[in-house]
Amino acid sequence: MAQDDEMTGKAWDDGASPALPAGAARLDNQLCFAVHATAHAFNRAYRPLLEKIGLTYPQYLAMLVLWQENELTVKALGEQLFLDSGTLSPLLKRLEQAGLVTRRRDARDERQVLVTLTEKGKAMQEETGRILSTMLAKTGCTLDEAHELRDKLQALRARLDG
Amino acid sequence: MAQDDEMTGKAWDDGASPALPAGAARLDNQLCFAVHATAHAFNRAYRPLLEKIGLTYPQYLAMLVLWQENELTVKALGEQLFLDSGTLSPLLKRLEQAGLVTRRRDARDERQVLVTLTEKGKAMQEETGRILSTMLAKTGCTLDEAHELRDKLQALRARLDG
DNA sequence: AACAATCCTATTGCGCACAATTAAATTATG
DNA sequence: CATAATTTAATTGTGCGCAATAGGATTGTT
Repeated sequence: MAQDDEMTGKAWDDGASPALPAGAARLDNQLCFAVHATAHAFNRAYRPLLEKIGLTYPQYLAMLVLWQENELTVKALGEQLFLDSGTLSPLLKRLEQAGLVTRRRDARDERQVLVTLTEKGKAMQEETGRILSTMLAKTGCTLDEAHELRDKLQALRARLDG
Repeated sequence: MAQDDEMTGKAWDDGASPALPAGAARLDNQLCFAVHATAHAFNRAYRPLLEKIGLTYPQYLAMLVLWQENELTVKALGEQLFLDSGTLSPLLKRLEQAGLVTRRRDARDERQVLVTLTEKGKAMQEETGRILSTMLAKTGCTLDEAHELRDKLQALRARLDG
């Protein structure tokens, strides 16, 4: 199983690109996979906390924005979450079904749909009190470490999207 | 003293948890969201590169493992990818349909399914040559920066899963 | 040998993510 | 004013991710 490729790690290297170290293609060497796997791990860690209040993680993210803004359009929500209407429309329908938000066309521009927190939706914020600190504890990071990592990831995301 | 929720951002703080800074609950302040959004950004960045060779990003990750190991069980693959059979079974069926892998029961332990690269699957590695360096360029990171971030995320993931 | 416990994969159901398409409203342009 | 271009949301189809479940296969125990 130890072929020549594995000795050099450069079976993929046609010489036209800058040389990368041997084994760079290995799964566990890759930044993208570390990000991917960490995102799933966050999801798994949040799940038991959120199912107590009947939210999924993406729904919780949407609620976080709504707790800041109270009312906004689908488009504005999508810009903050980096999601499009194909993802948000069914998600928001489920939040509406759960009685947490209402959706209505903007009278001034009927293309837009305004998403608004209900009283029940506002009240739910109170139930999320310990989630944040529980999750921070699970990360094992200090606040400073978490902020540093967050900043580096935000910059990375901006470069990937740009 | 009794402070206004909106001023302090601590409507959620019941006093039983360690105090977090004001605005800690804001979406763009959170590490988990930065990880989540960066994972999606990686996905979007990989998509145009991978669709040239007919793979999705999770399929590409599975192929990365197979290019290292050539043959392994569904379980072993799942351990490396942090995925279960509910995710891998249909994914591997699609790879089989595409002629990249074969699947067969292990004769010595018929509970297990062995996934093996076909010649076509092995050959595909040649086509992935520039993907790695293209993606590294898109991140705008140096190798050292990428490795540092990768290490921090791997440690974080381990703590979240542990 | 018999039976229970465990292991491994597949299936089902639900929700997220995104591309492509459709439909309707608004804005821009001739 | 007419109509072309743009904007916005919803819908459809495909694939990932995971919980719950089921069905065999293996292993452990007595």
